[in-house]
Amino acid sequence: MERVRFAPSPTGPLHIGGLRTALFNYLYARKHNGVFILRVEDTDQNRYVEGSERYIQEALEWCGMVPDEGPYNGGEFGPYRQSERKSIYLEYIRVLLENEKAYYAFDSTEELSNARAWAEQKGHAFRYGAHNRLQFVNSLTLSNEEIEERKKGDYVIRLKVDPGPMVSVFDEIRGAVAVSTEELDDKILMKSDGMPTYHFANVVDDHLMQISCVIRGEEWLPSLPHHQLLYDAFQWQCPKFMHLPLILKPSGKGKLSKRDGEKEGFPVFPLQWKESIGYKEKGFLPESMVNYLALLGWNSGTEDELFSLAELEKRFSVSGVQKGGARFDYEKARWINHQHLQKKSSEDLLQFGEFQMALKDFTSAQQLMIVALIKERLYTLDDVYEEVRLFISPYPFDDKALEKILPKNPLLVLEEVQKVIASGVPAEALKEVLLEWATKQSLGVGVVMQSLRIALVGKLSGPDLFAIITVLGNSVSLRRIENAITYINLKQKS
RNA sequence: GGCCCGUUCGUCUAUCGGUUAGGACGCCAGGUUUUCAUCCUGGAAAGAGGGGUUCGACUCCCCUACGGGCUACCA
Repeated sequence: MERVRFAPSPTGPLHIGGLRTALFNYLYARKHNGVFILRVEDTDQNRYVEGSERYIQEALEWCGMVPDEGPYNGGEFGPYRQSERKSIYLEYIRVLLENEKAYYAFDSTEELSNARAWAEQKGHAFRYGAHNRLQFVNSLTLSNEEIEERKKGDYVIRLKVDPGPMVSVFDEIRGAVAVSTEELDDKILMKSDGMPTYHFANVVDDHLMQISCVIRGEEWLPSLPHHQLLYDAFQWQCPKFMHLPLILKPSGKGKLSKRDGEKEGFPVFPLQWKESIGYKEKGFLPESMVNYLALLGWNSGTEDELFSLAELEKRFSVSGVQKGGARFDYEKARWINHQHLQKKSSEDLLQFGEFQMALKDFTSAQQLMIVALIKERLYTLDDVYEEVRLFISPYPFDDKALEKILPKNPLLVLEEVQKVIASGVPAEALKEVLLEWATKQSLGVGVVMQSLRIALVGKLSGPDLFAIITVLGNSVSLRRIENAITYINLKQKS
């Protein structure tokens, strides 16, 4: 049974990078009929942000990735918050201490930062490890009495990395990676506040929760050797590891950050967080979000690109995961959303809040017609407001366009349309009647249509004109034409 | 600086030693349309550089360059 986990820290809203990590975990689980677990890594009390844990759960739910086990769903391997597992870590750190795989360290923050500064001055990086650990204040250099005395104050517990051969680890995407133990420092396992660090809690929990494959961001690859050493120290079997390539900024350097969204004008969060609107509020479908994120760093092996979550579950495979980082492309995300929007029926679209809001003053017959008319123009759900505007009231007359057709006597056209509509010609037949008339008058189709469009809409763009008249109805259409005639008359006088 | 990972059109990617290097977004042109958008057709656009290995390298190896990550009592 495959068991995977998504393990975010509740330090703020989940951003799309984190969401993609969750997605790949979820897909891996579903593909293998496994279990998808949410584990909250809240071991840093300083960075804890109220509400972010709930946000993470809701973002996952919005995307359709409901955890099988987690703080909100329960499960046999809980608790699923690391802050609630302190006694477990204590129990396991004792094992390491007893086996001399870990030791107490009493160095103060100041002493360490001094040592760090000194090393930097000499041009190399500071590392607390086998080569210098005997120069520090720790349980390897102190007498038993001194240790007991010091333990009444602040202390941390460090991993004792023994000098030895290379540590070789295996990443499912990249293959074997080997690192010299000399490069590895004695990582802190337990902090002075009694909380475990990521490295320790992660390994203990993954083992206890019987995680079979660890899928996480590439930023964790450098610490994989430490994790391997921890598994070895416990004599536990390692899970598989898969490190996902990072999502990069659309332009410029570095990985995608929360600030890029504001700068480039696209959301970086799935759901709204304070003033920052999310993809949901921007009018993205969850299936689009998931579809685009899957394409960033993965491909199906076919030329298909449009997938529902269910299709992704079937198609996902580790061999399709990319090695290099992927630049985020908002335009493509929009296009994907446009495609998914087209798959929705008019009835489905009308269920969305954006449509309900934008169309609240129309009859349901009108609503249906309008949706059918504007659907193919939508890239995000909130485009509906702009597309519906012309049905509510005309745009201010486009004077530039009007001036062009003025010499061709648009009034003649408009007066004819008035007559035809008043004579009771149904909207469906209007086009035919009007064009027939235009031919007799030897008027170009362009003049007729443009005159009418300006009169009804105010500007020269929008959906089919006669469909617009059908939706508006005769009386509204006539009133708009009347207004236009008045406007043109005024304009010609001046 | 040290260590690790990576590098195919502007972007996301296919290719797993022999291809006219394929697709998608975007861009450009043409068509459909009364217009804009949609849609359809076409086009421009790529193997970072240098060495090897091989009959033959985008593909395997090495070096360089570039990009990314890590180097915290943060995850």
